[in-house]
Amino acid sequence: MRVRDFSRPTTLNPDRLFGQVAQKLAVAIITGRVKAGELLPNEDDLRSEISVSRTAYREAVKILTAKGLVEARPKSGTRAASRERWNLLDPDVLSWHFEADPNERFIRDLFELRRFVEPSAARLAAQRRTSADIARIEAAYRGMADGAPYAEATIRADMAFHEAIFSAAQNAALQCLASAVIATLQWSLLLKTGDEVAYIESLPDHEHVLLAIIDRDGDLASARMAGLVIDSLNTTLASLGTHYATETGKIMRIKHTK
Amino acid sequence: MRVRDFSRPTTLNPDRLFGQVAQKLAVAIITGRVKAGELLPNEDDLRSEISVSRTAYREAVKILTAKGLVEARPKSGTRAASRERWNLLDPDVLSWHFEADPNERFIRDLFELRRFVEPSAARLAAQRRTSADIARIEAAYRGMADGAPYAEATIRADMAFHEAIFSAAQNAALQCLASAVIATLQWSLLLKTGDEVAYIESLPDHEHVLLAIIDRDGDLASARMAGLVIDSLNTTLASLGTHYATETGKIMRIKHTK
DNA sequence: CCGCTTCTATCGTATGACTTTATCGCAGAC
DNA sequence: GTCTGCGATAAAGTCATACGATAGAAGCGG
Repeated sequence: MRVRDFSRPTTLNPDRLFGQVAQKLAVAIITGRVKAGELLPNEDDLRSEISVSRTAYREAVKILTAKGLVEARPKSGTRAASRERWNLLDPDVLSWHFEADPNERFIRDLFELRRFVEPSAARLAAQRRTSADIARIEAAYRGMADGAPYAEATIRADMAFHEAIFSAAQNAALQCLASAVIATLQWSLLLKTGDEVAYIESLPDHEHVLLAIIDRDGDLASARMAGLVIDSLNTTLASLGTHYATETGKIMRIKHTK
Repeated sequence: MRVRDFSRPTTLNPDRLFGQVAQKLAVAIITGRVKAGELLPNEDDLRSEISVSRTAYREAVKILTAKGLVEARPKSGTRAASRERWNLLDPDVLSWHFEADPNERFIRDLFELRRFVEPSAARLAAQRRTSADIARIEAAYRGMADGAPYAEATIRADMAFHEAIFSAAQNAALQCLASAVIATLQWSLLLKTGDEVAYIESLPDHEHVLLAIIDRDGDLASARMAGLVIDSLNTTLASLGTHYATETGKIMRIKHTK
């Protein structure tokens, strides 16, 4: 349970105390250890676990409030919010999900969203890309092609590839979904680690997307990206099924660096 | 400058002090009064404007940190973050944008996102809707059809219509984008208030979407929703141009209730 | 059995002191 | 003259404490 999102430096500092408390509470909520009831039972527990002042605790709660995980109402208590309230697309919330066991339903939802969004992003990227964008995407692709299948550098390159496409789409709102897309990527990579075949086979697909973007062919870029996402979803769901069938805890996890 | 998002109760309590401070700071950042430089000049100013303790101030900063608007680092200070870091799709961040002058670029981006996402949501809704979903969507449609064009109840019904469709899509990740879609709706309604013709004409489009969803015709629902979004964007951009040409400040704003 | 009062738990706010961390500038060495 | 390193310093972070307000529960009285 020690995976951290290393896509981009998460907004809240995990080195600081309040950040650690926030994460602890968030994971407890996301895993379901705390349902929609009181959250305060942990107040004393946390005090004993890590001696933490009320300040740090409150600031952690404020962070969770801002992300919709809890609802603090004066005098009545601070309750874990129901799932519909969560800002599931918040980068931190997404990354906290990696601390919990894979939730097949949620991963499927994320992939579905990605399936809708990323082809559109690719289309826009094809229409609006600058030469600098091309350079970024191409560099990322080279990183993927050159690196060893599941090396960290390769994974970073993969994420950079997709991020660069979102960036090239020149849409600030769309850009915010890049973290969600990258989260699905990380789930894929986490779950199907070791399946080198799937990885190698996905390389030409990436190249095709790149070429379509270079050609400014929006329709083609969109279609190819859609294919890429669907393939990724299929292999991921297959892996997820396998892992579920064997043992959940054995899923290899990526080490967090930096 | 007194518009509040009334789509759903925003996660952070605006009655509380820290919420007000957070909003004040957020608006200052979003409007650009504070760029990417120090934010602390306000610390003293705020102390004088509303006497606010360090506690409230810090908790407000934590909220903004959680939403990516600021970055606090020891010794260097608390800086407003660059726009790429903002969680633009966060409901609160979206609502704070209503406090600022309309940013045409951002509205266009939001509509673009909506253009990609909402047709897909309609498709899923058509495929997965239950009879309860139909009841909700239909009730919202009736509210739109029966109410006066720009009455508040009508606007609420309009928002409920779109929200209900997202809800029927049965996808938690997608659901999080409902707030963004509703924000575009609000921008539309804010900007083209008074244009009764456009509103009346949009009614049949809504009904067509509803019927397609009832028929479980995903393709049709998607196509009709796409048309609806495009129409909305066109009239909105036209209004925006007009308003820009005449006077920005004269844009009528919706009163916030509850 | 119901309604009112009281009581308590819990959040919100305020304040002051101390700690940690990172930046900047000065002094010394090469 | 440039580089290195150490310490001064400023700002955020943390802790402890206190008080106020009130929602909700418990107890009391009718």
